[in-house]
Amino acid sequence: MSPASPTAERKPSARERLLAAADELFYAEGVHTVGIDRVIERAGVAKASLYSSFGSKEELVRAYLENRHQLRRTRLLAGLERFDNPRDRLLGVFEVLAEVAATPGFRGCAFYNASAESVDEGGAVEQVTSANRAWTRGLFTELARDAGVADAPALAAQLVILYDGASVGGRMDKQAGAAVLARSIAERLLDAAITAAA
Amino acid sequence: MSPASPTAERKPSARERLLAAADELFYAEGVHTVGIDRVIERAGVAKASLYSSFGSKEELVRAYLENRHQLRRTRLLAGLERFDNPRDRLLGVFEVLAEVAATPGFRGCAFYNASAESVDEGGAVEQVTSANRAWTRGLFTELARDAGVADAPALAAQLVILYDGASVGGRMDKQAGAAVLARSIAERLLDAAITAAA
DNA sequence: ACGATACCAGACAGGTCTGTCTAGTCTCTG
DNA sequence: CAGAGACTAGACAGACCTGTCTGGTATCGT
Repeated sequence: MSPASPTAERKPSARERLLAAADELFYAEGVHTVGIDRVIERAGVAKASLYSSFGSKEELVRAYLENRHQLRRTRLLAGLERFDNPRDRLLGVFEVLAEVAATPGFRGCAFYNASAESVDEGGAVEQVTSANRAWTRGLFTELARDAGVADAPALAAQLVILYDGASVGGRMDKQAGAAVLARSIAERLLDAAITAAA
Repeated sequence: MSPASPTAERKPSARERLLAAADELFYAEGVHTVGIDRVIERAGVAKASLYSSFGSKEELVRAYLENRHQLRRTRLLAGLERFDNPRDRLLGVFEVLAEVAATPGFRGCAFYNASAESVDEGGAVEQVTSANRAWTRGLFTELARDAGVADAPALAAQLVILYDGASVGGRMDKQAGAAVLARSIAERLLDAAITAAA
């Protein structure tokens, strides 16, 4: 119980609490709907601390999305480690999505949602969102290549459609079945892409 | 040139102009971002007229979405008439989507976008949105049945995923290629669904 | 002990939002 | 001509928004 222990639970910094509060509120209710006051109230933080940490609301939104992007990458890659062959790893992306979509608070893709509210082109939201999409596409391409697909980018483009569709379905139809269905379609496309090259 | 001709271009009513302005602004910039003042300014209409016609902003949003729903139905059904067999009609849904997604102002699904901004469950946005989704699913089911698919609802569920994914891709990646790709996947799924039953 | 740093509480300014209300104009109908 | 209905222009209230600023507190390292 040494309080100086590096792994002891210290009180998170104002910045960390702000980011956690922003994540919950922005994702659950939308970037535009949630005001600064709501965020600082939930974080238990003074308004001045927010503006000294982030500078503006837009930068807080960017940090929120970048944090989501980071979390998504680590969660996905960690979730894929349980599969021991390239084929299952590729399809595993849809299994991880199915798990996430079954989470109670699931509200679809945070980046798409933020983008739907965003006004200006080229702003913080669009930057992080396109980076996130590029990463997903790259992941699919890489996994497809590992699975022995000849035209990996072509299959990746198909898988992105399935992934987006499953994400939308999981949000709008309030059931994670879309991701499971998307997995089965992906399996078919993968098989076709492999046998076509043989 | 008789001004009393019933088909002469009369000045549209305040309600019609409001709906047209709301459609442009809400779709292009988001329901939440666009304020009442912007709508009435573009429509060239007094604020009192808006509130006597629609009662509240939420009802204006509902009317905007219902109008979109109606337009989408007629445009889709009209677009499908050019195909003379059930199979092409089913795949034609994706061709119509590709055409719409190639339109300059395309910003994805108006219903999903509005839903991403909406706060309350069970509100006007959610009602119209779920009606719209149900209609799409029903259309796919009907077309699949006409095309001789045994388990039409199962194929429809797959096609909805493709449709949503293509819509998202058309918006986020700024290219209509996703819809074309979705069409080719749909074709494969359709063939599989027919031969499986034979 | 002391200064720096991080932080909290809240007032405040300036703007925007929805929605209401007054007052006047135009147009059609009987 | 008279009156009803649809409409316009704009002030106004009350709430909420972002962002700034003041002043006070606690906890560090030195």
